[in-house]
Amino acid sequence: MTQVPKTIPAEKSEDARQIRGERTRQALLEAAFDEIHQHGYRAASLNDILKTAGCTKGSLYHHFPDKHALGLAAIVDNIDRFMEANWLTPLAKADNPIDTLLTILQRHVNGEILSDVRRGCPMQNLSQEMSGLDEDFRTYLNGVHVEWRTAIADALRTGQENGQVRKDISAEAAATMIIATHQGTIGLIKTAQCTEVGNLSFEAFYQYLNSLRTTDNSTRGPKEGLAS
Amino acid sequence: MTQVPKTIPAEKSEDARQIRGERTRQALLEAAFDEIHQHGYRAASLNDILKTAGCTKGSLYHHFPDKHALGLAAIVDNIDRFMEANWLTPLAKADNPIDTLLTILQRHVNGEILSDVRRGCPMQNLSQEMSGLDEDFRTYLNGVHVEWRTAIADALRTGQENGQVRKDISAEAAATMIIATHQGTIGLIKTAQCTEVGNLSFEAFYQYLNSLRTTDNSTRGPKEGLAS
DNA sequence: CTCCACAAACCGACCGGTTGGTCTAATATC
DNA sequence: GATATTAGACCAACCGGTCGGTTTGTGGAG
Repeated sequence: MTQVPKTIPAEKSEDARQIRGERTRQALLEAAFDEIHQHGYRAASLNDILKTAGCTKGSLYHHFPDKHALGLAAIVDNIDRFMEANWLTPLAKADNPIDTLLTILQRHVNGEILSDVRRGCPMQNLSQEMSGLDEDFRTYLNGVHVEWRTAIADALRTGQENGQVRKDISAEAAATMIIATHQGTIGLIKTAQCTEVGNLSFEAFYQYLNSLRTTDNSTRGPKEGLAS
Repeated sequence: MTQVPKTIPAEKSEDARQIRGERTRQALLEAAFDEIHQHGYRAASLNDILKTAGCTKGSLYHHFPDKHALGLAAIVDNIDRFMEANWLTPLAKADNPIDTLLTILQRHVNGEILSDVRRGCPMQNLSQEMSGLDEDFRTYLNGVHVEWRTAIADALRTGQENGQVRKDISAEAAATMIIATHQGTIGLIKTAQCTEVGNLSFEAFYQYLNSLRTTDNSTRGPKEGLAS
């Protein structure tokens, strides 16, 4: 179930048909992701997706068995890349996990990461909408959470070994709370439709993160002040 | 727009018609809230609401102009009461804000407050779904957030004046982050469909909240340990 | 090189079902 | 009889999904 067709051309075939097909497939995935990001999965209209993708029902159902598969493929494709680029890789090669976390958060507040913070985080939107409804979506999204949490916890543990992070805290618990606070803050921003609450929340969040440093590793952020 | 009909019988009229009418109105509100809590606003089916409320379209559209008004009335009615009982009142009459916050959070983790944590917090579900879609819902929900934040910030400020809470933190920022973390944690639980992540996140959250105490006011929670 | 058989890709009318909402008639209570 | 309330058939719009038919590109045969 929930087979995500991959259709990768296998051998290096010069078949132009496959190239064209792959292009519309990508267009569909992209359009689907946009629609879902904007209206949620259930309210995402296939007809609208087709309109922006510039193709028709026939094409869609040639490439995907149903809406569910299309949606899942679009989501997985996009979120995996996002998580890898913005969280997993930076954390894995972090010199100091606290600094790295602060930097990432900073970029979220600045709107450098999410195209429009007020539209919320795609993953969070999906999690909220689908977790109680569709087990395939839920399983995937929960898996992302686990990966995410593990990456942060690992980085914190390394920091503990290197003497950068206090040893009297549970890396697992801290990582979980960091994710929760991050997601919660983005949620607040979305409801407020303005980033001021984000700054407020992150101001306290920065303090918390800095409090995780060992004392001989005095507090600072990637940019000093952010408080109003 | 978005008139929330209130229809409260006004004077003490013995008019049995109004009593009967009020009863179906309440049944509709209750059924609507359940449906919306379960499936979200957009996916909430009027026919299903009518089924559980035990009445028909005619009744519904006699009492409410449209789905929007019904939904909003159901939400406002329910959430206002919830916030008042579980957050605003306890915080207003708190001896020590930190203790009060810890107690409330404890009761969330224990599942004493939300009927089924895995179904999420009704307000959060609504915020996520509707903030980007309907300005009436968004405005109301954001107002609740503001009230909520203000209540926590006020309590923290009082605690600062009483020497229970550190004076070197911004009450506003801390209050905002507390809400974010709380909401974020519930979101994690919903996606994980199990409360373990909740315990993990709250473990770190407790530490953070205790760190807000003044030093001569040593750390403790309403119940001591919760960490695994 | 031309031509053709074949299949992948695409098209869009159409399907049954569901949605929120309307309307008229019937009913209950004064 | 007047009025508030309820009943449920009905509507247009839209939904995801199906299906018969057309286009397009290619590899092999002559």
